[in-house]
Amino acid sequence: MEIDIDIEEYTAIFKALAHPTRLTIAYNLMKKPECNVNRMSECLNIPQPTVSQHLSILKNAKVITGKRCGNQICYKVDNKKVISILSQLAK
Amino acid sequence: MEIDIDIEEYTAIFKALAHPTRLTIAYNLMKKPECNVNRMSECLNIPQPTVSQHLSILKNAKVITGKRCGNQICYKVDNKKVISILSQLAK
DNA sequence: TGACAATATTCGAATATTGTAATATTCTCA
DNA sequence: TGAGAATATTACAATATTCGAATATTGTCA
Repeated sequence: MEIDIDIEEYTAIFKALAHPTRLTIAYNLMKKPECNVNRMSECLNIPQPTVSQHLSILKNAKVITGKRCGNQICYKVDNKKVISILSQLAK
Repeated sequence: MEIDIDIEEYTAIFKALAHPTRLTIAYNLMKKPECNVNRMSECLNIPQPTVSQHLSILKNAKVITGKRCGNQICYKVDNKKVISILSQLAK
């Protein structure tokens, strides 16, 4: 019964995605990359610090990355494995 | 920014899979269905009651189902969405 | 029926996660 | 430089999860 995937790696990914707010953020970022924090906060109607905390969890799990674009920080899903998982969901 | 997937449904799935033991069980069951509890307990070297608890969580999340086969209960992954997610992992 | 094998449930302590509020940091640009 | 916008961090109470131990339940078959 050999296992051919990295269980710890995927456990971390699933854990990061196992929250409605974070899954929504990640899924939306996959479909439409480059979104800043305030915009997410407004769209989701969730306080900005709470959004930042969830983004931090997603970043630590290597699900997303952020880069500064002038005034703000633009996030996107930057993980092939995550993209292939999220892409499955709408099928 | 319309969302076209059922966030709650997938959150429940990811939450169920977001544990090393449960992910291992689900992944193995997908690759080789029909495994009973004691066998899992032995293969994983995890106490039987603990395995049962994890199976219960996977069942509640509709990830697996179990049916009695004579003396024992055989579990398998019985959820198309979960199968399509788990199938991605080895790619 | 009764013994045994297989599986499930309950409980409690330890740990982790969550949301909110308050505050801090970082960057831009006038 | 300094004000303001954007983002991040901290602290804490409430809630949820985890594991192990003890025990209970369920089904089979002699």
